[in-house]
Amino acid sequence: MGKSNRIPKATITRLSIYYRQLELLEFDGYRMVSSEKLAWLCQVNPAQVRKDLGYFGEFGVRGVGYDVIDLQAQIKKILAVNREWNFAIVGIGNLGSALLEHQNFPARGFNCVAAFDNDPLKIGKPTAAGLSIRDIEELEEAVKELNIEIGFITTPATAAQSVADRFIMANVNAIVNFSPTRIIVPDCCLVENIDFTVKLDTLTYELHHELGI
Amino acid sequence: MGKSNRIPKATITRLSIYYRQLELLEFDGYRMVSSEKLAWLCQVNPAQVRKDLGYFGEFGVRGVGYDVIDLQAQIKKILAVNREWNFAIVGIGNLGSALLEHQNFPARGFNCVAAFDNDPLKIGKPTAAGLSIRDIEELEEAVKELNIEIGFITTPATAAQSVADRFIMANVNAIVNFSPTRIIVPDCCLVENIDFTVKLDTLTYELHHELGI
DNA sequence: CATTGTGAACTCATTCACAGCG
DNA sequence: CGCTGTGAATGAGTTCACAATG
Repeated sequence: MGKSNRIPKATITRLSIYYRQLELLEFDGYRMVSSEKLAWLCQVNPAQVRKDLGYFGEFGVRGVGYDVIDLQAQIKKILAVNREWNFAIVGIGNLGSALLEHQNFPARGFNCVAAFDNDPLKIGKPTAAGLSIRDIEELEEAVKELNIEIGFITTPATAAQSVADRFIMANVNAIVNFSPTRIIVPDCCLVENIDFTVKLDTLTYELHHELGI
Repeated sequence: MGKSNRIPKATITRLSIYYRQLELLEFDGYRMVSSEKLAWLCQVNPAQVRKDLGYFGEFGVRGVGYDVIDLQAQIKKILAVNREWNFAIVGIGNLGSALLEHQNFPARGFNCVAAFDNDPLKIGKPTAAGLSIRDIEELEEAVKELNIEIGFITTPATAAQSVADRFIMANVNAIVNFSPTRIIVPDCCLVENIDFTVKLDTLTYELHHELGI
């Protein structure tokens, strides 16, 4: 049974990746999959797949492999994505607007229920998804009213910390930070950073140092 | 002097983060910074900062700290962002369009020089940034013509692998993959994945298992 | 004398190798 | 017999602790 040892964060990330590949396998008509095949699709070691799953239970059949549909259900439960989640976006520029309309979110049970900005020219404007852009000052009340559980920050770097502070004040303790800076939050708050330029920098480092470009 | 031991990938990521904070420190008028202060701003251990920098040289002054301006220049050189880079985007949906207009890229020397799609309704349309959307069939010739060094994939998951294959065929061996799937590439090709839904999944996992939501 | 630079200790993650089992 | 599940071995990355030094 699921041992509650300390589980590596990388394991959680991989579970999500396994899930994506299981969806594709199901679509392609597979009913069972071995750790070897799943590992290859995700570009990891087969033992890694088995160990990752082993943290949470025994989901396979020895000599056969894993049931493609059942394993999806198990991973959804582990990741707590067997339910819907409400999020809000603060900073409705190019990126914020794109995320508002991003189809992958609702498809996976993540619903954007509010959009905020501090620009008077934007406040009140309708979004393509049918929301109206609200004043950031309304954040606290909207959180209660709409049950917002996750906050997206898509502002410039200079505004990110103050938006994070507002989210925390409003009792939103899970933040996805798309701004190119690090925000500082109390221990009770979870943050995932998605910083495009950091990813580009690592790519150029490798281009230069590994491929000699 | 810079030892060419194996350098952890996490070190490279952190160098990029240090650089962001150094920019802000310079803006705030700081001339010197200690590893302790920089570490706090980046939410890491001070010894980590010193060790990361130590892989590449001795940039500090004992008893004093690091020169804010000089250290930026050193990190830029290490990350190979002391020059400009050309990239192209394939898949001009919401996200692709937002990235086309994303101000952070040109501000850091990353220039989007071409946009591609396979949708006849989009091909030929002008983008806000002044480019015209091109047919994906033109990728190879555009790569030569425009010196495209990095490829962004912002297509749906189902198209990601075939776009990756095209990039590689066209000799673009650095890819930023924004699609919610893993692409498989030869060793000569570098890939950075930016998968929003994986980040959301890790957040919901932690919300559920650590905060009990 | 405050702070860097770094070998050594430690912690965490991955991979191996094989026992266990359908 | 083949593939999972897992303890043990290995490897990688982080933190400590202190000598070196401007």
